[in-house]
Amino acid sequence: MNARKIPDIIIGRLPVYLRALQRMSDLGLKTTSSQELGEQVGISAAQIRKDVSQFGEFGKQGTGYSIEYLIEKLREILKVNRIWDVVVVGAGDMGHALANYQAFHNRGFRVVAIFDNDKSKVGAPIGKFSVEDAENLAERIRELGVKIVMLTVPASAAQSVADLAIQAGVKAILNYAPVSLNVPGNVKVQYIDPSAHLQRMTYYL
Amino acid sequence: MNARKIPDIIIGRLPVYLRALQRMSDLGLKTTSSQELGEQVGISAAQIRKDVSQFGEFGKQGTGYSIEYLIEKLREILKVNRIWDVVVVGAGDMGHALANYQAFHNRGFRVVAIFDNDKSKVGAPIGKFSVEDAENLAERIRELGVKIVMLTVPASAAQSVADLAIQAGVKAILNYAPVSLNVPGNVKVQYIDPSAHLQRMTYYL
DNA sequence: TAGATTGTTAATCGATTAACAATC
DNA sequence: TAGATTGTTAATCGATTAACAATC
Repeated sequence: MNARKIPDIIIGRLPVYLRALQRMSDLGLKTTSSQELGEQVGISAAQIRKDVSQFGEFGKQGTGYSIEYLIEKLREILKVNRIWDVVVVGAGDMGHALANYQAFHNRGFRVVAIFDNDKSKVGAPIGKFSVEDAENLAERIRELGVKIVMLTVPASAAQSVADLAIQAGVKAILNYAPVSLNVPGNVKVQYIDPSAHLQRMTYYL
Repeated sequence: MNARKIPDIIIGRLPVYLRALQRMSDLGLKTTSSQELGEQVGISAAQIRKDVSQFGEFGKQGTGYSIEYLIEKLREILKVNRIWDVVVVGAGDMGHALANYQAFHNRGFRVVAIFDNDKSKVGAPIGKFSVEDAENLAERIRELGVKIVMLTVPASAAQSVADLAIQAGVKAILNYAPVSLNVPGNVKVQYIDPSAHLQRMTYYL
């Protein structure tokens, strides 16, 4: 691997490559080419070669990439060759869905707790979890050593919950609340706002 | 509005601006500046001015932008100054959450039906809906004139459901299945893959 | 008027693509 | 060997930023 600063836009494509490679692996394939992978994910072969070559020489001229090996390398690069504990804040329908989400398995994540500030929800079972009191969020984040939270609270609460979580040591937030968050430079945020995603497509309709 | 081809990356920022403006409006604010809006959403003032000026002259020197007016214009541009009917395919936890999702209201969307191919789920109530048989998906899409679907089916089923929906006239897909879709050039896809979003952040941890 | 802020131009910066030597 | 495909360079293309005249 290489210590040069890698553009974030490249980092953003790696999970897409990884997802496609894991799919190929599930289908029993052993090798692929930048051409083939590019067709799968809708990205040019040149770009795929350029992207992965930022981190090393993982392919072989003439034959392409070993799927198994490239998966291993991408998992190392993305640091998902381990399991990250994640907490969910907000026990509404979306929090519920995330707490039970099966597709985190094998992709590097595990939900370990779900919180809500509604006392009437605290203690309620959600899948294998019991909803915890959001009052204890910071304490529990520290206790569990969690670095990643998923926010499914109302927009009005998102910033204050984010502040609290960051204070407790969180470094990455997957924000489902439809609001932009202000966070320190060393904290990452990704946004999932279904309405915004849809609005990005209606322009073309 | 202007007929020049607008880069997709600009289109992608407009929903973010709109979301922030609607928030300001809810707070009772009347005007804002590119500077202020930029701080809200974490984008430079110059870029915001450049982006919105692609579509017209919506601001006033010295005073900035009328929040109300800019909201109206952005809604026109994004074509969300109307309500789009949307169907959900896949009645698992995620489909359930989307069918009940309150935040579509006032942002241009309305869920009108939810489908599953599991006969044991067909007819089950989900919020105000009753799960419909995925066998009738194409027919119902045509009947309802739906142009947008949200896919929450397993990765293995996503491509074939997408093909079917496109065949029935769908032009935009919000894909929650963790797989890249191959679609014709006139069909838009947006991806929501929580694991991929998280993997994009673990790189930095 | 003085101060503020837009819309736009030109300059800079960064990302993508095309091409090809190297080599499996 | 001949064919295929990588990794990388240089060229192209596109996006962002800085600066400022226009003007509210």
